[in-house]
Amino acid sequence: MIQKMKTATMQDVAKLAGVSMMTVSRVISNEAKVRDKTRDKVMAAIEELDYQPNLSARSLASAKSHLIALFYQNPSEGYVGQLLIGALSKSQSRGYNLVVSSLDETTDDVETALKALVRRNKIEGIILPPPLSDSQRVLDILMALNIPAVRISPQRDDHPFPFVCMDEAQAAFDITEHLITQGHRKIGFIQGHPDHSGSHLRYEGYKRALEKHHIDIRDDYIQQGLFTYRSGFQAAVNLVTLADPPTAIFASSDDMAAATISAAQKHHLQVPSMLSVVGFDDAPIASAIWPSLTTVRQPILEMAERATDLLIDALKKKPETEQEMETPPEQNLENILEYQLMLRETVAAA
Amino acid sequence: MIQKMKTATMQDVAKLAGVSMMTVSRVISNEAKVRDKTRDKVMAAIEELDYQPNLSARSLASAKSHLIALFYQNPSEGYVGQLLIGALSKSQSRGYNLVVSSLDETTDDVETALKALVRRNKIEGIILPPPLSDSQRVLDILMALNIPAVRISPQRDDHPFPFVCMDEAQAAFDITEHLITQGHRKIGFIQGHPDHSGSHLRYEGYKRALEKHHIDIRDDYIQQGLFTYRSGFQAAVNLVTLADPPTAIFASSDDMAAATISAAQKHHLQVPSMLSVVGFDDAPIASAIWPSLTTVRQPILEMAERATDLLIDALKKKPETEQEMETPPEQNLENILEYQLMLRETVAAA
DNA sequence: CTGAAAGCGCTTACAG
DNA sequence: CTGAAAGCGCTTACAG
Repeated sequence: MIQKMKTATMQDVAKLAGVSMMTVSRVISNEAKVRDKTRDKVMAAIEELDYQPNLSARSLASAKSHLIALFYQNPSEGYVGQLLIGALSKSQSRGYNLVVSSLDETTDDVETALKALVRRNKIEGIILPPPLSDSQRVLDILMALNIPAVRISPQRDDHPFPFVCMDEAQAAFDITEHLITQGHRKIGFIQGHPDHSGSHLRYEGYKRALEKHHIDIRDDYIQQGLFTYRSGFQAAVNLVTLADPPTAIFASSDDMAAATISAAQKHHLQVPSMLSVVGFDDAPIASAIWPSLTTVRQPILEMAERATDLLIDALKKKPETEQEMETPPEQNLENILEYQLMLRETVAAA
Repeated sequence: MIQKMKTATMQDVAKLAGVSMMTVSRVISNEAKVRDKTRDKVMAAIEELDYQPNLSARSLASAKSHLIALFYQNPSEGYVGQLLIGALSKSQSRGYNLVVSSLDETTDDVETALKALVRRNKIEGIILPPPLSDSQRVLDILMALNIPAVRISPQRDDHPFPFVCMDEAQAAFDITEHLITQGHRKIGFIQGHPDHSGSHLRYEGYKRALEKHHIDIRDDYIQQGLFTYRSGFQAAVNLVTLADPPTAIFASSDDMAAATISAAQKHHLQVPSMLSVVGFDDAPIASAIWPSLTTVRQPILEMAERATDLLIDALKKKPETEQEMETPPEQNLENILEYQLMLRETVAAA
């Protein structure tokens, strides 16, 4: 029964490597200088014993909770699910634990609630997905609390907290161009909710693609939607009943794209043979419906992973340069993630 | 600046209450007998200092990881999301941390992978949502590892591991009866995938409702589906094109119900005025489409919470009676959760 | 670049 | 029913 074998401790590793615990600790935390040869010996010992640091002991000794929090505010279930999977796996692999809590920024006592939550759980850093990533109120409170935070897909990039996102305008450009490549020149567009910056970015991408290919932008081909199925349905009907209707429609969300397909079918336009349709998000509905929807996949899981990494990085270096978080971070390209065109069944050549 | 105040330790509580740390510890763990008066003093001190036990210290001292794991295998994003939120909040409130990992039971090395995962992370207990809750292989491995596990919505109840679920047959009965109450007597049924026990349970509920109301069960009103949109579409077309078509259709999943609506529209049957449709699950698509779908909501989040509670209960009492997990648990009613009929827009009186 | 000592805040035996 | 002592496995200063 090898089963009952006790798990190795740092002590064991030190003994096997012929060094002190301190050295082992330094190798693991990858911090202070350790001679290469010493490091190798320690690494070998860790390997041999299959040593796993005891996180509880580490937290206790360092007086740190190793706890980060992800707050969410009624987003779609699928969205939080992806977010949680990404944040959870990354925080675990980096030795942190994740607290998850819903937070309503519109209630009177957000401030009290938030402070209590942070103080009581000794939360060290925070991940803010949309729409919290744009809540001035929440951002202000966190700022005052002087606690590091990372935003996911924020609308504004003029805030000192770092963020991760994807290039929505470019994605919209790409999928529009895909339609153009298929021979479409009459392309309708259904806008998203005007309050979401995503709506503007997607429209911008659509416009840029048409301009690049010298296609006139027709006002009657642009319909206002609100991201919902219902609003998309009405917008699609408006497009489809035009005297000179488009041969393809780009809806700013998958719900609206699904509605567009229904509207088309109702008006005896087969998709994609008589009308091509594309969406945005790669929501569950995109692959549920039939024909399945050609759309843009947002890398939600990856964004959560990246955000978690950013946050933990900040946590680890924070002690050295206290006000680093105050200055706007260099928003490097690594934090703008790749989207993906999901080419499915709703697009045909014009 | 009260901000910088150090958080109270058990030492502080003991001093304020005029007892030893040991007594405070006992009060908190709610275990050994403590005189009521002593307990009250301690409680008051805890209250006054807003004392929060340090989980790291507890874990280190007790040599327990306080870690439980939730494994999942490619279910829908929305489903995992709900699951995670429920399991996470409950485990946190009970002082446990949650590890989340996907697990593919079909790979060759599940056993090795599972054992390594459990051993390395010192995982104390496991939550198994479907379809893992029915994987004989995974159950066997866990059994051999002698690690407590709790299953969510398993198909079989003949396994020693305890489980939580909802009464799917009763839910199907209720929603069918709802249709009958609205005056429908010609009710079509689209079955789910034959391999899922849920399919059988839902069919059983449908049948029982018709029988109760003395409505004949017509073979041509029963169509086989596979839970997918596409399969539902075909099944719905079959029903709708019958010489004597049903006035209402109960699809065993929301995806198939959504497909039924599309199929109806294609055949110029307005929903719900000419055809009523109900689904099962309350998946995102149910409220996304229009008209929004009348369906049954499964209490996924609550099931995850209950499962987590069950698991932690087992963990806490395990040391006393080692073989308790071996004997089939008394499956009490608390572990069968309430579903909810979501009455929306796809049902009209016949 | 490396190490010996002290201590983080609890719980586990063991006494009484 | 209550308490004094030891120790869980690390990291933080502090030396050298």
